[in-house]
Amino acid sequence: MKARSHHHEEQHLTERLGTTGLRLTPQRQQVYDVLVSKRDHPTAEEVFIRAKKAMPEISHATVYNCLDALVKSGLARQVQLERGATRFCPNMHEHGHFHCSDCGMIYDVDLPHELPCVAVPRGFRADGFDVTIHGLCAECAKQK
Amino acid sequence: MKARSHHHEEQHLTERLGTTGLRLTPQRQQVYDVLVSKRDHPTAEEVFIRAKKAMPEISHATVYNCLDALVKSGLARQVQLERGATRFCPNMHEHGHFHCSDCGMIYDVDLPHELPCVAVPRGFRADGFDVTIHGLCAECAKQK
DNA sequence: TTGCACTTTAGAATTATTCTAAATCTTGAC
DNA sequence: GTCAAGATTTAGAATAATTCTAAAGTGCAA
Repeated sequence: MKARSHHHEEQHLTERLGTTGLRLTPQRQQVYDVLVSKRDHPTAEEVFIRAKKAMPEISHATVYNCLDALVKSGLARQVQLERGATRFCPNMHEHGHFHCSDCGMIYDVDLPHELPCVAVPRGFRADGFDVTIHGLCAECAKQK
Repeated sequence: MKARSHHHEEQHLTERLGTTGLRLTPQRQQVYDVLVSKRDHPTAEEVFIRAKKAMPEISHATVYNCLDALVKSGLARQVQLERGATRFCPNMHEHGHFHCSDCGMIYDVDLPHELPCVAVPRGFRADGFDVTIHGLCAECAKQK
């Protein structure tokens, strides 16, 4: 069962990376595994630290390369929330992010199924969007 | 007329800054003027360069301080779009940002008046949101 | 008019990201 | 199979973005 789902994942990665002319490498697999196994929107640096545990020779630049590869082929999203490091998210379903301005934690939130159409200027071509909500998470809201 | 609106602006800045216990200083005024006079969502570095023209002794750290002060008191918004420098926007009306993934230009876009309610987890307190649309601007779309 | 809190300044320090050049791996043509 | 071409990884240097620090300046209130 485990092996089977693992095989499926591998196939999925190979397929998606293929659409951008990229290969599935052990490093890309590893970086993807890091993202999937703890969905706390880690920074590249955090991904590096976690990936290093399983693959001690992996380098900094490779982690950035891998993250870029995953983003380019639609396997992960970059999440830009505040000044400082960019974060990454392997959840490719349509969703928004809630950012607690106190503790900094990030939560995925569902977006309404029917989203209103945003009018973009004539000639512009939109192909995606990000929604971020700012506020306090339950923990931090309680403490105020 | 010019003087009058200038006076109004000053009053407005003093007032808004006051709500956060901050003062209106020549530097903060200058940084705000930079944001307002060319609404191209400049980075802190760009603000620094522009502010320096009118106020050659202004320092890097001060620009960051001033931008933070403006953001804290609701006179400007930080816009986080991609890896790299944070950008700033003095348009405090409800709006979204269109980011051209080709030329990198950023445009303000109107959001529909009636926005759907996003369900946040129990106990969470939301107090703002950002919407960013990715795609190609008219110029770049034409070239493809 | 003195003191205190707030600000600014220059420059150092830190953090985040990208670049570089050499080594390694993969793949397809032969 | 073997080799060249291209893709990928690596360590570490370089660059970019941001924050910190300590000293000096400013202005208001007692």
